[in-house]
Amino acid sequence: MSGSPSMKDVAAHARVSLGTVSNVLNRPEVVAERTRKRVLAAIDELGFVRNESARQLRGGGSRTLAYVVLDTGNPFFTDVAQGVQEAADAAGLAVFLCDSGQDRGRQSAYLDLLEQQRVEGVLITPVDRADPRLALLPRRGTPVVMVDAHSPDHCSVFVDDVAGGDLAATHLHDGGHRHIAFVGGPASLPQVTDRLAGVRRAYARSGLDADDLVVLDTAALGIPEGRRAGARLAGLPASRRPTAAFCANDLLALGLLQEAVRLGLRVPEDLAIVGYDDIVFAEAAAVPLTSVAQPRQLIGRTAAEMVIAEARERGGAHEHRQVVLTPELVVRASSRLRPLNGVA
Amino acid sequence: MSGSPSMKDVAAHARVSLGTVSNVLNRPEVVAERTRKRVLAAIDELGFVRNESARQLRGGGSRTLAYVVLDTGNPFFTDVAQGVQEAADAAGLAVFLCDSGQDRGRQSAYLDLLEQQRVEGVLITPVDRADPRLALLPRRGTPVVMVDAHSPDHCSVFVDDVAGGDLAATHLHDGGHRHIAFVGGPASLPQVTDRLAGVRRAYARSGLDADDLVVLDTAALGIPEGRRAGARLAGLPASRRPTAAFCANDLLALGLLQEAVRLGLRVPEDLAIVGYDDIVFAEAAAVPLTSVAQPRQLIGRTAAEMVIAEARERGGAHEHRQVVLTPELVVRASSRLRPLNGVA
DNA sequence: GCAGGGATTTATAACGTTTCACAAGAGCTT
DNA sequence: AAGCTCTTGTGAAACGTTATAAATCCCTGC
Repeated sequence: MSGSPSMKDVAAHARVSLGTVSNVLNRPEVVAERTRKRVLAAIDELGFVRNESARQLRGGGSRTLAYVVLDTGNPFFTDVAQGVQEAADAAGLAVFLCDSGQDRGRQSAYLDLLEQQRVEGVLITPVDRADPRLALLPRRGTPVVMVDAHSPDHCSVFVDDVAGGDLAATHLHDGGHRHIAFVGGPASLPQVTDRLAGVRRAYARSGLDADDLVVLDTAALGIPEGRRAGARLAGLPASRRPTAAFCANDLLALGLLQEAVRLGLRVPEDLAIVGYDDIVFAEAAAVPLTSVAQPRQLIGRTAAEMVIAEARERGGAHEHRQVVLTPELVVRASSRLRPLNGVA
Repeated sequence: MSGSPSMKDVAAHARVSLGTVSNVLNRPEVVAERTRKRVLAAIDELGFVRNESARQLRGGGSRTLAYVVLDTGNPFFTDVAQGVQEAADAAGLAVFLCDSGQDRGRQSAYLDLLEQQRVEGVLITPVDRADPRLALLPRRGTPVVMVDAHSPDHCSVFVDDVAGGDLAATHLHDGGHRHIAFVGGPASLPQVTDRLAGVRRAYARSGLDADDLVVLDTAALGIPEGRRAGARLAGLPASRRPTAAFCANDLLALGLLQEAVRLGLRVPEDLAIVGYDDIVFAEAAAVPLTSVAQPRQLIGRTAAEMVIAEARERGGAHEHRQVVLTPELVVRASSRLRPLNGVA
């Protein structure tokens, strides 16, 4: 009586055996109408709620997926998460959204917790790809799929970031820009280094001098870091200032844009800006932001479908799949060439 | 051998009894150094991972909180969620973030699921305050705290939305605006109706004619709905068009701003705009957005502390507390009076 | 009236922990 | 050498489900 009522209490109250209550819950068709009603009434009356732990202990899976995300403050990830939800919903699974907040310790803690909870599968955009847990979990039976990251030892869904970086740089080159700043960091994130690699590739292909590329390392990928980078750029004398900045994500770009404008630079005339991710807010920015778009929901949906498949496949040897999606450039005012006109 | 190894396997492997393994895990000080090492080695060797379901079944709580949020796509909520995380972390609890996506069905489904999981407490910004589960859960032992919403039957943390609406309207009145549009919906959300009530209160207090208030109902609180509202306003002849729009949140305001500008209105000259929440992106908007700020992280932290307290208090009769926080107006360009100058 | 047989219901054994009362030894004190 | 206390380790009983095999009931047909 102290805790919540159990099936045993329900059984007693309905003057039925425990097994019958279980049957009412799990295979109602097998129990007679009369008794079923009686049991349901008892359940209602006592306010019985199934204990998921016991159910799971007995054998059912957890019917739960988890998505460990780099930063819930970045709308990019919440959009991906929505795709995950969608696919999980369709499979009758719930999603545990975990925010590592770009903190390695939190990532480890969550992975431990999730393994203990015996979630059916883990989706993760890792802060720390070297965490041994990432290799351990699948070996012990919890499938792990990399989202927006790749690894030879896991299934993964990601967008070709090198191509994305190339796209952005090529666009800027086409607009006549040679002296470009790449803004992003930390370098431990492959998203950052790949996008930068794409820029380098574009320089190489066009036979341009890579010395014209300035790399501004940032401590994280948020708006504040973008502002700081903007201040640095605005502080340079015009002659030595890059004419364009390509940011590793839109948050950086928005911060940079904001600070650059505040400090008197005209965008795109004095400084063209290109972001990455094409979050909803890119379009609503002070100067609508050119950005490299990724199929966010698709990433999430695909990844979720992949863990689910891997979880079901359990037993048969699993072959890891890498799904590479293609980024797309969305050109807006922040990098658009304008016909000359007098109005500032 | 088929599933993951259990404590029994560890015990056998270390030639120790089951109880000893448990002791190593839960009260290491009580077992001799030698044996402890042997057991730890066995754990390592077998790759043993505690089964949280069993642990929980036996008696430990779930050490888990859940926050059911209205819309993860709205940065306001992810900021609140960060406050929740912070407080939960401090108490050694993990947070399950659930997105109802403004869908009543999803809200119910999550509440059921969470109760079955026996989470220690639920924080919720409800879509549907009438859902019977909201009353049922606490009665059955799962504390529920309302976040950014109030209810006499629960603890709650919210910001005085009437005051916020008043603040916004008063600011616009001070700027000379009489003909104002309130943009928001659905009316089932108290956030929306309270903010509108605040506007009405300001009209009444100033002795202004409330007929000058136009209410534009929206189906939801997102950017697309804001765009639609913007198009409607822009479509009106200047003579009948409100000179200012107060939006129930920043997403609406951003959408409205974007569309209004696109259709040729000047902000704030032709249309002043005030938003609500002061999300990070408000400041980075095309025209930096005036907004009513709420102490987001504080809301989350306070709410989490309250559920945790209520969960611990279990047994002693609980007295519900309502924590009301105060909103603050942040004035930016979108509603600022400008000295006349010729440049558009 | 009774064997055969479907339809219902029941009893019981897991699942993997934690806890708690107790047993086994070791080292003291008298 | 008997009696103590400590320190370690053990065994068994829960916790609330689900699955399975066995039991019971009520018919039907002969």
